[in-house]
Amino acid sequence: MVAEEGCIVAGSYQSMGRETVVELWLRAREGHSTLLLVHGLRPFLEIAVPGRADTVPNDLEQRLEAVRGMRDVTLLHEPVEKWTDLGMKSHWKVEVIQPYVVPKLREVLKKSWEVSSADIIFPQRLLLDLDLGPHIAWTGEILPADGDAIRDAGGRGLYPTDQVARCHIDDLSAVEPFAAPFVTFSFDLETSITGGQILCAAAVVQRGGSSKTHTFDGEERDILEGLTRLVRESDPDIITGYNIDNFDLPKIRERMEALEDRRDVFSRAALAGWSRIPVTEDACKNRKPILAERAVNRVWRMAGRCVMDAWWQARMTLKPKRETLRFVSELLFPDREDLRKMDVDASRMDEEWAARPDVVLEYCAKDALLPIEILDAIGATVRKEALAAVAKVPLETAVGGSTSQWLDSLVIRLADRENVAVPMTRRGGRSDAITGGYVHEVEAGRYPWVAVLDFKSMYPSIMITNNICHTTRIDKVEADVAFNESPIGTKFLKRSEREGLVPRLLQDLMDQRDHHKAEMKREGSDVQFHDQMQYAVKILMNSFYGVFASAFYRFTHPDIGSAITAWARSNIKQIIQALEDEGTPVVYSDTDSVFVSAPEEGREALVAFGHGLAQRFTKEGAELEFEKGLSVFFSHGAKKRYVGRVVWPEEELLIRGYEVRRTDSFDLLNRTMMGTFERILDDEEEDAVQHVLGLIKQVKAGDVDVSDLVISRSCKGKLRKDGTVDFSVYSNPDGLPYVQAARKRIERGLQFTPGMKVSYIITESRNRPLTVEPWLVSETGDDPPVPDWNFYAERLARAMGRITEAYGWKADDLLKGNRQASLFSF
DNA sequence: ATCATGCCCTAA
DNA sequence: TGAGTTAGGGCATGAT
Repeated sequence: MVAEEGCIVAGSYQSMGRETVVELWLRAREGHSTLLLVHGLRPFLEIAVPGRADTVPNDLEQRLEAVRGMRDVTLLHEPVEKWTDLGMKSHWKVEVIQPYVVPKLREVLKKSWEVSSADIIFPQRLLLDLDLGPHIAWTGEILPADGDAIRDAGGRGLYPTDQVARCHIDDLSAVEPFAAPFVTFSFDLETSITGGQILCAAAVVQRGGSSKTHTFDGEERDILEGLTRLVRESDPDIITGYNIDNFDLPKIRERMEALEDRRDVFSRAALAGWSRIPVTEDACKNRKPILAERAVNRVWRMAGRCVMDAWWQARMTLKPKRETLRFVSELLFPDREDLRKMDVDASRMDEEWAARPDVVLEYCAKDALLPIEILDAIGATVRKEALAAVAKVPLETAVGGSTSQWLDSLVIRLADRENVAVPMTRRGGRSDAITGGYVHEVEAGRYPWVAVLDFKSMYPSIMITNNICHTTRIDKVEADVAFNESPIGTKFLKRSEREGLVPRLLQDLMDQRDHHKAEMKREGSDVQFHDQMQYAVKILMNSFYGVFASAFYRFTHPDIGSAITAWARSNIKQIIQALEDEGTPVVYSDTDSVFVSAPEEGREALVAFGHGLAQRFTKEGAELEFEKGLSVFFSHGAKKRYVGRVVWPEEELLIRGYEVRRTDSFDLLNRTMMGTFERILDDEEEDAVQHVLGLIKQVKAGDVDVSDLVISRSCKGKLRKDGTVDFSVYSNPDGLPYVQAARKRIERGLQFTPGMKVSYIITESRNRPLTVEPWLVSETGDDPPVPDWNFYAERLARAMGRITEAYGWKADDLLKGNRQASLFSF
């Protein structure tokens, strides 16, 4: 017997006669990998009599007998009283022979029963029932490296892990989260533009803080075999690369299919069998696939490993203005000279490969290393591990799962403990859009001394205070029942009557967050770890509203979402009203925040004013916080667009909504706007206008760097089987500049990924639609396109004119360089 | 010129 | 199929 601790990377199951065995892929605290076969968990679903709680059919016993007699049913448990939205009802747990019979069985049972707990994937059931997170301790028996012995224990054979072990569910327990020493495998392919075949490849394996690079060239088959062998030998938990979801993984699949006959399953596995399972006939036959799989438009799944695309992670955390590997790398590693060197022209890969293969290979190796460096730089893996720990899901679900899966993990385990029936995920439920937050009109202009206050975790607080939950919502009021009523009349039982699952979970998460925040301040604590954890808690807390307001979630009701936002509108409007009644101007407000003009000048007075307001308006369960003090606030009069100079608690510039925050703006506009904001905030309006006039003049004269005019926008599309792209997702693709740019990229033989940003320059604007040219300078070494200077001058004038209009300069005036004296100018 | 529509991206 | 939400600005197109 051994005792170890590890982090669950992924889970699956195997059937073994009448038994079901959970497979857990673990990365141990000490660094080795384990495939753990867990025995003792039985698959089941639950049934109850349909309709209201008081309807008990005469033939109940017969119906139960019919269920007992069903082929796939192994055991019918004694009934348990569970809460449903139609009252307390008896629920019978129906054990079944294997998890895979559940979908069919539940369809049959649905005809005469209300079915619940019938769509929970089996490995997650293990975590729910034993209240485990991804970090576990287990005791068990290490199996000999012998396929038969492993199969006897319920496994598939010789897994490519460091060890295979077996245990019983009673041998598992939860442990405090720790940083597991995951192994990451990053790779990159270089492919022929003319033939599509793979020319060479590189891979980097990162283990225990050090990385080793491998390169592959020669016959395409050898390249694929070499990569696959390296995956299986290095046994990574995480597979990464730049844009592998859309390019490298489909490419491996495509080339394997091209090289191997469909029937030659073992050869196919040798070329592309990256899954963490043994190379057996069953695995190769695609039922329990050894090849990576991708559901339509979904992330790739590879049994036992996590696919984590560095492009997607970088996009989500950095929101970069452009999304090429080169751009993101330079953003993250500005001091790395080697990244600026343009080694290889990707649009002429065949010639490059023929002329100087060693340089291409080196370039390929660098592009295999960078994704690992990017993931490290943005802390992608540790963040996902923290999320997994808070949501209590395998790493795989934190990386590739959806928000509702994370919440399911918490909500269902509590529902089970509280005897609340778990309905199936609702499907196709149409819902009228619910009303959202309140946004206050903002008058154009400059406002000195503004206090910004906001409600702390507004939606979660509302859900806790008003006990909002699927299990507390009521339609009719029965006598002597205490309830909370939302401003639109939705009713929820008070906590004293029945505490909702969601309020309890949210309160627990709030406490967890406070704990991690306190730990961060304690001397000698792991600050980074606790910061990751508190951040993951925050993410999860803020997900509740969206999931419960969604039309598809299992525990939702349209009234839940609209009640939350109704309370939110009511809370914020009350404060605005109270302030305005007493003559304190509210400059702006959005959902959970108010911007209030301070009656006195000066930082000290502002801070005192802000704290005073926070104290005055905070009430039980709705804590208003003094968030920021602004010495000056400016907006041109549009909601969700403002700028301010923060003087408390830290000095900084606060900008929201404006072009400078947007990834589809261009650098020249950003710089012009920043310069103008600085001047406006400093009350140098004349200078602000002169600054804009100067720049517009420069643009008209063609006297700016073309690279400052690059516009990037994401572009959708559907990759066809033959590699071409279908833009018919758009109703008028020909009229969209970014589609034009994408098409021109493709024509040049450059990669285009549906969903990825494309960069372009507007070169002609007299005729519509606009003519654009893709920006390829850093990819191919092309000369920059010649911009349509007038177009850029006009766009600059339009964007800046909205702002300077407050000072009497409209877009047209800015373009002309002078203004018509008008009644309103000064 | 004006308006509706489609689309992207952001605030919360 | 699988899926967190609504409010809002602004750009380009294309019809009127």
